[in-house]
Amino acid sequence: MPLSPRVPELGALELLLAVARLGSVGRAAAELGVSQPAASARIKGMERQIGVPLLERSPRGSRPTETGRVVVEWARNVVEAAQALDAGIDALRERRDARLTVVASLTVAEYLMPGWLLALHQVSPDTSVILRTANSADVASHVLAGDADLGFVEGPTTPPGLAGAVVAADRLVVVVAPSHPWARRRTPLTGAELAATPLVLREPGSGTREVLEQALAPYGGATTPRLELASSTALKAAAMTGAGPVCLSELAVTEELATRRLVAVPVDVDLARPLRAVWPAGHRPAGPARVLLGLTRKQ
Amino acid sequence: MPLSPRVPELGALELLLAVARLGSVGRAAAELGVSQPAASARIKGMERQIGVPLLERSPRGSRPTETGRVVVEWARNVVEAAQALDAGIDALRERRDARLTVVASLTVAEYLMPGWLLALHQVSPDTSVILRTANSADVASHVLAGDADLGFVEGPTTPPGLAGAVVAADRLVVVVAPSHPWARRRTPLTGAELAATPLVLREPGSGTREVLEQALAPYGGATTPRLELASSTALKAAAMTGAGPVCLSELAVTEELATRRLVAVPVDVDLARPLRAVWPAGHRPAGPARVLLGLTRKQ
DNA sequence: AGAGGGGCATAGGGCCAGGCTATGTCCTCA
DNA sequence: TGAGGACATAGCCTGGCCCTATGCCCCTCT
Repeated sequence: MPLSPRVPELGALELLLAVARLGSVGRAAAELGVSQPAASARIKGMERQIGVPLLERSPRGSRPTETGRVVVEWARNVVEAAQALDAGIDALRERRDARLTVVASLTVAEYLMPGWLLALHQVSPDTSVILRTANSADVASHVLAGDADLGFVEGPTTPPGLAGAVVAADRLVVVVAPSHPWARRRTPLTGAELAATPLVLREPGSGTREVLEQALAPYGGATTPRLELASSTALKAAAMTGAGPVCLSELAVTEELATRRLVAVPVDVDLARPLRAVWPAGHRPAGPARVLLGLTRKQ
Repeated sequence: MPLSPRVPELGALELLLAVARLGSVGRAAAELGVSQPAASARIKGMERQIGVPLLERSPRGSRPTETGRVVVEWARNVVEAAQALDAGIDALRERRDARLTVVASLTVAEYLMPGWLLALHQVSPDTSVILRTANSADVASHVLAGDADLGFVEGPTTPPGLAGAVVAADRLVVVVAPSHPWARRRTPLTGAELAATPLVLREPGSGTREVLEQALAPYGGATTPRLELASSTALKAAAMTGAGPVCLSELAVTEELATRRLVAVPVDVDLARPLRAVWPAGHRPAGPARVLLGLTRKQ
């Protein structure tokens, strides 16, 4: 589903937010470091693109119109996601002046790090972070070797030689399209039912696959999957097009569940997978690592 | 906090997602309707901007590198928010061939409509929607007059002459910065405590203000606010900079709560505010209105 | 009443990002 | 060894965006 050409660019959205916040095109222009005419033209271009006036101009400043306010809120979501991306990108760049090095498993890096990085930046703006990704075993060895100040791993145990704390819990969920009969199901699926159902899954060897096999072992293990796909995205797409029940990480589908593009089926089996922060045993995190750790702690 | 110039544009992010999905720069270029060299150059530019290789090129196609996969997930959030904006913009444009007209209160339009519109588009791509915003009273009159097929209002009752169903529940929350003492509070605030605390609030006359007054009436009503601000954004900013406890709509702060840039304080008072879909009594929604209604129903 | 200032719009000119076509290089497979 | 798929390079062009300068409007202060 390609984005229509009617969507303003990030710069324009950011400008719109600044105008809404500051109450004046000129001030917004100054804050973003462009000239007032440039900002004015850009807003006007955006209004032409959308086909709806967004600002009420007056000699005393500019305020969003009613529809403008709505667009501003929508734009805010885009810009906030872009800020998360920005924070992430910044952490991926290797920089000599960097102070805090973190190595995280893919799930943590993909779904949780951006928010944490943003929060950290707000608390201590001068801390720069280097983010590396690795599988759980490599995370452990990086932290042990002192390559990283803090690690994040998935799995039930803390690797030997490390101390750690659970910071969040991922959980596998079974999701279906809203049109699927299970979408209206109230009574939880039993382990036996789940084990007997051909599911759409990640390929063997993936972390999610392991958790599922372990959870269903008491019921004779899962039956042959209906389909095996290589990425969470492919799984989501399969679920939405009605390919049948899909089992994947909850973190990958929060958005789809919130908007009900996908529906979670209640399940009677524990599919939780704790996410841990780890550090060398005996070396309690200090400084920026400690701050970050505090931000990630489960509420 | 201006976005750094290192953030790729929406078009580039979309291209990256397409490459990751299709496994080839050329195919992604074709899907987005640009030439292969253009796509290639754009990806390369993005890698230069970020400072990290994103794709593993091979003579048989391109796959994201490890860090590429992480960036892809981050980019997906941005593009999905942009798609929600796109769907919203599309619904704001008046179009002659439009089939379904919806009028919603500001809260619903801002925070819930985009997801619903996306979901509707996926279920029935040919339905085009016109979205108008109004306060709850005007929503009722528009729906009664037949100007709109479906309305969404906030408030405890269904307006006279209309039938309706609760589709979601907004709720006021008290939020503080993570550094605030209340952030670690476990025992819920009592109504009396809340009534005695000077809060940061929206201006008088706002919907949230009404709900709060009503909920705190048994405790003698809320004390004089510490600060009155004109927008949810201003409230959030105030909360983050530690201006004290802020009371606002839960829907406005889901993101901040999830990433712990803000923390919700448990409260012992019911601050719920139901959101209803409404239609003319006796005229059960049919066609696209019925589909949309089904998508919005609370899980 | 007039001057000044804040705020937005218009005009004219310049720059560069990104697009296109054509072509090159590399690998794989028949 | 030749064909085909996939990405990179070269050269050129267009248009979007930005800047400075200026105009118009309204409010406020003197």
